[in-house]
Amino acid sequence: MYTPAKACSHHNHGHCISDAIVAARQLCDERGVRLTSLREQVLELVWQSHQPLGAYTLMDMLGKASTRQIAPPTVYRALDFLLEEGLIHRINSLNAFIGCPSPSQKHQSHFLICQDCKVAVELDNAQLNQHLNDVAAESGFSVTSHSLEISGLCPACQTDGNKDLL
Amino acid sequence: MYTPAKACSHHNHGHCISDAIVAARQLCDERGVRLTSLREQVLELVWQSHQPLGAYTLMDMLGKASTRQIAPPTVYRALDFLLEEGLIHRINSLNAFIGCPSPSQKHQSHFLICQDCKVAVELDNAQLNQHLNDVAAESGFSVTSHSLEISGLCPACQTDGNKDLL
DNA sequence: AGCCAAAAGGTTATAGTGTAACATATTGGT
DNA sequence: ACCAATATGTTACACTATAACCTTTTGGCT
Ligand SMILES: [Zn+2]
Ligand SMILES: [Zn+2]
Ligand SMILES: [Zn+2]
Ligand SMILES: [Zn+2]
Repeated sequence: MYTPAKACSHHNHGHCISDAIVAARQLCDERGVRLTSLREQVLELVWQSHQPLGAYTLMDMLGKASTRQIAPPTVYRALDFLLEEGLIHRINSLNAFIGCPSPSQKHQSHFLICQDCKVAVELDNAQLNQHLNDVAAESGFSVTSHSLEISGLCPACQTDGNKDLL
Repeated sequence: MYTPAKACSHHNHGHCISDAIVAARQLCDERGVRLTSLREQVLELVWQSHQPLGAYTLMDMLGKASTRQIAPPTVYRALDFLLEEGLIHRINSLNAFIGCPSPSQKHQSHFLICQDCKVAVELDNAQLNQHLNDVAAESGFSVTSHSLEISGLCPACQTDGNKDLL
């Protein structure tokens, strides 16, 4: 269903996963909300790669991991919780979900999405956020949230002659 | 299915519609592509308001206008054409479509979407576009397109005490 | 421990969005 | 008139998400 991305081969991704889980446990503890085993399992599956994954892909992964079949509401409820706590983000242009690398404070983030390797990188550029707010303010618009998703090619895939060999 | 937005009551919206149709005819003529009656009808329906409309809403509107029932591929193909020619845009966060007020050149645009009256206003701020490209370039990312959708309250709805009277 | 209310998860069915595949009709050039 | 290309009609289906209702688990209370 998904293939490990090139960008993931250049770092120890196990650290990404374990860091995310540790941070999530601490955050939920601090907030007095419950990171149940199902929710943690979904979070870990989301973090299996840096590629956004669809809810049904996650459902299949859950099913394979659990012998018993899982129905859509189960995974969507877990995703809703993780979204609510800022542990994951939703990529609107892909109908997919990705782990947040810095969930400790809720933030407005931006994504660079590679069309080749499918990896999505989260940015949180304060200057850019300010610029967005300024532009909205010029129109007298009060901002509650925004979604910025930039599609293109990551550095690795730009200079990659192997595209057609996959 | 949709209700006329407050923001639309302050201008002669007939001009918006006719301008869009005239511009579309001219553009398609120049480009040698065919603005068929179906495509023009869908464009006109999209322009019935400044609120983004879903494909199935448009399908129902087409059905009511045409006595005969319309199937999804019919409206999706028309929408695909209009998107391809830059005559409409898709709002990812709403799964909806809206007419482009300046289709003569293909552009990257931004949307201010009011959560109250549902009106979406298109901005095309060159400075902001530049800023986005710069931020991406800092990460060595080459941009092919982007989607920026800002949600909040438009000026009219911020100061509007009538919200609960609707 | 036993009880209870609240929260979480299971189950079934269905709503909403979008496309594949193939048949028919229309267009525009020869 | 003929033909190839484009556009539209039609059926069926895939993918994404939620409603409604029931059962289980959790954690505070007596
Ligand atoms: Zn990693
Ligand atoms: Zn984040
Ligand atoms: Zn108007
Ligand atoms: Zn536009």
